[in-house]
Formats: sequence, C-alpha cells, structure tokens
Amino acid sequence: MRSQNYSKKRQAIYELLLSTDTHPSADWIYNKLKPEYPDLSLGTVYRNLKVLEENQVVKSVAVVGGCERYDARMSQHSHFVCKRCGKVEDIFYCEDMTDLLEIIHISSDHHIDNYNLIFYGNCSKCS
Amino acid sequence: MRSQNYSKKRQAIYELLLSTDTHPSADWIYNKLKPEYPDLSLGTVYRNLKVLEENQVVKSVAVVGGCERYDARMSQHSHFVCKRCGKVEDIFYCEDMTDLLEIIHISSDHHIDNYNLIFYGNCSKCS
DNA sequence: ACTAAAAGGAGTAATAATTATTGGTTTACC
DNA sequence: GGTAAACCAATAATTATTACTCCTTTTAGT
Repeated sequence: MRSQNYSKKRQAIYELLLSTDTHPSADWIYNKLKPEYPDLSLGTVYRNLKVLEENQVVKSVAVVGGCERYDARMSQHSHFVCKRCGKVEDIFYCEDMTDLLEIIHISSDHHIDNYNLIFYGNCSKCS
Repeated sequence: MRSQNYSKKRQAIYELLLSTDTHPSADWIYNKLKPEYPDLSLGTVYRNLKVLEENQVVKSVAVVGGCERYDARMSQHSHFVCKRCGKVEDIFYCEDMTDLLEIIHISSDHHIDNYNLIFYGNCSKCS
C-alpha cells in the first residue's frame, strides 16, 4: 500500500460505499463510477474491493443472486434481504451476541472471529 | 412431481444430504454418487437440489468459496464456517429469535420468512 | 532531482459455478 | 398400449470473479 493515501479510484470506490446504504455489488459500483471515471475497469473494482476488504474498511455482507454485496459500515449489525427484489437493508435492532460467541467457543473449541445474521423475506414494496 | 415418489436419483441426492452433516456442495454430492450412478450428471444434481429446495426439504445454508452448501436438516439452527478449510458445522446452541423477528417485522414493515446466522472463524484443527 | 522498485490500472483472457437447451428415455395414468 | 409429463445426460451457454500482460504513476532512497 502507498503510504500517503488511497489512489483516486480506490478512494472513489470506498467513498461511494461509504455514501450509500444500498449494499452494492461490484457491478453496481462500476456502473455508478463509470461516468466520472470513463477508463475505469470492472477488474479494478473487484481488485480494490478485495484490497479494501483486506484493509478491514469494507466487508461482504451477503450474496444475493450469486452476487457479493458490500458494505463500508463496519460496526456489527445485521441485514434484511428481500428474496424478490434483492434489496439489502440494514437491521440495527439486534441482540448482542458476545456471550453467545463465548459459549460457542468453549463448547465447540472453534475460534470464532465474527458472525453474520441475515433475515430473508419480502420487503414492504414486494409483499 | 410424480405422485408416487421421487425418482431414483433425486431420492439418492436427498438421502445423501439427510445422511451427512458435512453440508455438501453440488460437486461433492456428484462425486459421492457417481460410483453408484455412473451416468449421473452434474446438471442433474443442480436441478434436483433446486427442486428439493422448492419442495422445502433442503436448503442452502452458506456460500463458502463461491460455492453453495446444502443441508437437509430443516429445523432452525445456525452454522459455523471455518475460513481456512471451509468446513461447515451445525451450531445448535442458539437463542430463539421469534420475538426479534416480530419486532423487526413491526419496525421495518418487511415480511420476514426466516433468518440465517453464520459464525466465521477457524476450526479447532485449523487454529 | 534521479532512478530503481513497487503499486496501480486497463484490457483481455481465463476460471469456475451454475443454468439453459436439446433430444432422448422412462414413468404414470387413462 | 398410447399419450403426456417427468426425468435425465450431455453439452453449450451464462455469469460473476480472478489472473495475466503490459503499460503508467508513484514512492523511497540516494
């Protein structure tokens, strides 16, 4: 990584992710940034998403229709996925599972880093 | 669907899923059944998994390394996924979220059918 | 500033999981 | 027995994602 900053495009990808709550796919990001960065390539979006993921400033929160969906909100929260339209929404009301993690760790002897809780259904528009 | 029963191969796929707790992928199922059904085709496995999923006797519980993993255990439970070796294990100790579902339904107006809770980490062998 | 090394990127080719198609076989049911 | 639907193998097609090649930009050390 460069010491100073992210590159222009990497920064743009990150900021787009920060600015939206739609939990976009790589393709969505590509199409959104293409007008402003006409020489952007889809491979660059994928590569930078991976870099941002390694840097722990972005994570994949769900796979909807075979397609990874990303989020720059790193605090623990859950998601709702509409099975019909594929929309992904944040769910903040959620119990703290710290105790549960501890219990599972002790009983299973696995080291658990994090968890992912996804609710599936039909959103208000689709039902 | 035929009125009597599942076809031989569909039944074999379903029974294999019932008999294991490894949460296999389509490919794993294919390779496991191939010796006994030499003319089995991978497409048949995919197609039947989809049929079984529609019939609600099987469900996809996780995507590990870009690969769907299936489970015939339909009662609500959670899973542990090892980030290193990709193993998927059942986690039964888990709070009942019925109340939570109700709260989310009321506050978000989405109709929630089910949820999926996955824990990620390194299994005892890998850590 | 100068330069070698590393990072970043576009464009394209390659992978890999999954799905669709086609054409033939088996089964159910009358 | 005949017909329509279910089933299936084989293959082709699709689609998301990754790897590769070659070029440009940036960085760090002198």
